[in-house]
Amino acid sequence: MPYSKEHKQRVRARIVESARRLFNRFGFDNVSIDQLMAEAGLTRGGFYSHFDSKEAVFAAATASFLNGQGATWREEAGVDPTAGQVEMAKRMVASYLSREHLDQIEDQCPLIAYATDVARAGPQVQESYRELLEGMVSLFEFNLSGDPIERARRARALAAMCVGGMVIARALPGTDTAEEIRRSALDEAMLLWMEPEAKAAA
Amino acid sequence: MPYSKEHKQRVRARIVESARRLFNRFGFDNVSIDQLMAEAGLTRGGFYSHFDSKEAVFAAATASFLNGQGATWREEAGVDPTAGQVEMAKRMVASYLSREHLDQIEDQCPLIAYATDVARAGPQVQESYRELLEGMVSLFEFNLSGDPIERARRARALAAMCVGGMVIARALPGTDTAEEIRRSALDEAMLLWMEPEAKAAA
DNA sequence: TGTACATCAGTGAACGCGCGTTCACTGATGTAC
DNA sequence: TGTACATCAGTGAACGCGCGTTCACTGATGTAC
Repeated sequence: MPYSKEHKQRVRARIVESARRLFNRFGFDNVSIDQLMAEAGLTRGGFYSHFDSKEAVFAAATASFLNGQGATWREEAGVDPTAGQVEMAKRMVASYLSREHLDQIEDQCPLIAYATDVARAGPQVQESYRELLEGMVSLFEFNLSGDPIERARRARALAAMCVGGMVIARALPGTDTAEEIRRSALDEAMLLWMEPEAKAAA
Repeated sequence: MPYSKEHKQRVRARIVESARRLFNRFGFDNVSIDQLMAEAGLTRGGFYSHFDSKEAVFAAATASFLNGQGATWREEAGVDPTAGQVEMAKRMVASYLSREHLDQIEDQCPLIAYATDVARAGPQVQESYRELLEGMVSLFEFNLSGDPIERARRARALAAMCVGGMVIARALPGTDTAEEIRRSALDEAMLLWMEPEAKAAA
């Protein structure tokens, strides 16, 4: 039994990470298997001993975010005794719509850059995307106030605003328009948490 | 002078329309010049007497929506004496986030399906996308109530929610998740028009 | 401890294919007589 | 009114290229003795 049994898993994980970053920057069609294997320090031929097809690594790349950065987000959100729940949810949205997140092209949430490619991919990829999205919505929902139906509605609408604001801002890099959209989405999202009474008073 | 002087313009417009529809459905990279010329009833060779490159027709396709369906929207929104301004803006958002708009894959607003391709395209394409987006924001802004700064903020946030809701819904065709996101974005957008006082009372 | 070996992760040349773009041509058109 | 012609919109074969995928191989590895 040459090579340790975990060796292949580690190499596979490295390929998935390369793929996740490159797909985020250039899009599924504009990344070749040559490129993503080179980024992982390998040559093209070995790819097919890890994955059945290019689409398979796309599904894996989408899912990997949920267990990587996504897990960090869940931990941060789940148990912070110093902040109230609403405060926590606000922080998450603010972080998602932040300039920092926008500028981290390769490490951005795949919901942003993968969206159109996912629409044309197979069920495996769409399921990974769906799970990531549901994870985000659950995270918001868990930290929102109000009755269950209202919480669910707000959580989903916030997800739409977060993803939409970032998708548009990414499409117009370096423009005032991009910054205006991102900032307005952020500001309006922050206002969304205020109770109607407080808003009327203000 | 063979052929009427408008003949070439009409053929060009036909190519642009084919391109707009096909890019909307399949994405920029997944449409060949063969395909879009065939859709326009022509063969590939003629393409380069109308456009310098594939990217040039992409910019033209993005811009064409602004003068086609976009113009219809502007007319409808600009002068409807029966409806108040807020009512008009609500109608526009409801129409954007409607199931009908989602199902019209080829005739959808390009802000939805072009976004990721635009991010990787040249300045000509990005400028067309920016103008289309600014047109949408202006339309919302014009029909909103409140002071100018608040109107601008709300208009941009609404644009983010509209585009985001549709981008996500398109990524997960035929799923409950897609419908939930679209409906929640729609419902929350509708609530956004209510004055804080009315919301507090409800 | 040292060596021969079986395993299989990784290599890189090769495959068929479709792409964006070019170009010599052809044939439908409006004009001049 | 009818015909010869110049124009140029549109044709389709050809180009070089990079892609996803396959496959015969090679050489680094842990194991058995």
